[in-house]
Amino acid sequence: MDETAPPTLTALTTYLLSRVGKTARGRLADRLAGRGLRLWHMAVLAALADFGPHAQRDLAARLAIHASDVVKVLDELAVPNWVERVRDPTDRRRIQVSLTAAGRIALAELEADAREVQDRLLEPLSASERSVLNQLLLRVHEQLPD
Amino acid sequence: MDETAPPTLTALTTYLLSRVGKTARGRLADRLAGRGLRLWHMAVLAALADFGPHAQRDLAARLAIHASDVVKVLDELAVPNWVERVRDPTDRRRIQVSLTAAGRIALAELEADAREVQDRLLEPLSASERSVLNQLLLRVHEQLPD
DNA sequence: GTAATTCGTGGGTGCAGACCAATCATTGGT
DNA sequence: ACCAATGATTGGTCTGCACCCACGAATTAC
Repeated sequence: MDETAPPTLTALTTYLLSRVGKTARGRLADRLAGRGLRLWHMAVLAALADFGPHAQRDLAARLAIHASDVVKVLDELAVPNWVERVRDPTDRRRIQVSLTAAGRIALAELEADAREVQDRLLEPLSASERSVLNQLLLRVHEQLPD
Repeated sequence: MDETAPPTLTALTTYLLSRVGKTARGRLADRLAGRGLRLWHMAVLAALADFGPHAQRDLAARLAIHASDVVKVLDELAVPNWVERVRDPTDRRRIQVSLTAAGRIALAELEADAREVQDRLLEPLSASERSVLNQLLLRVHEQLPD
């Protein structure tokens, strides 16, 4: 039996985004799971690497993640000492979170994982096509309310 | 505070796919939820519209959905009489599922919903860019194992 | 004709994501 | 000095999704 997807659906970019995005997410998540991590762990490390130390509430705002979930992610990132939590002296309610050297190394490994996943996923596309795809997605991404 | 996403992540097409795909999925799902439906309902209707009647096992194979879940989706699609289940006379274990006229109309409405969601999501892209995006995603989609 | 297999069905489990309510320490306004 | 608001934390809930097991009816293999 023919196992192609319905053209009615593949004509919808929404559907393709949903479907391809889901497998992208799934494969990356699987890869991270091999290290006992989830996607948010990588996102948090990346945010700290790119923008420097954050108060937890700012991390939550930037990543559009619930504040209470930030706590749990940070708890797990603190175990291997990838992040450091220091109480902000100017406002002792806040906790400044920063990336450690070990965290930076770990992030680099996760990026390598992600690139492997990506190379396999985008195999049918040429280098320039991949670049176009990234550009288009980036433009769409930038105007997302989240 | 700056609320942009980390470049380390946005440089990864995998991430963008995952993120944009998730909101695409979410928005479409919300829209369908307004009609009491989920994504699989639309997928099943589309498969029947595009490829004609299926035995349930073939629907499951085509859409890469678990057989036991097909049953539940069909149960719900049968309530408003959008699908018809007829026992296959040549193999009375099989049940041939076909789309009714009402089902075809319903699917058209769902497609309209999807296009609205899509227009808002892809707003920053020109018509030709949207077409390029669809082409690229389609190529990626076609080689997915599922 | 009996055994093994297939198809649909029902009920139930497990997981991950997002969210919520309550609590405690700290701060800023007045 | 007091009160309202904020930040972090804990320990839950709720939802959707995918999957699994066991069963009955029907078919195919031997």
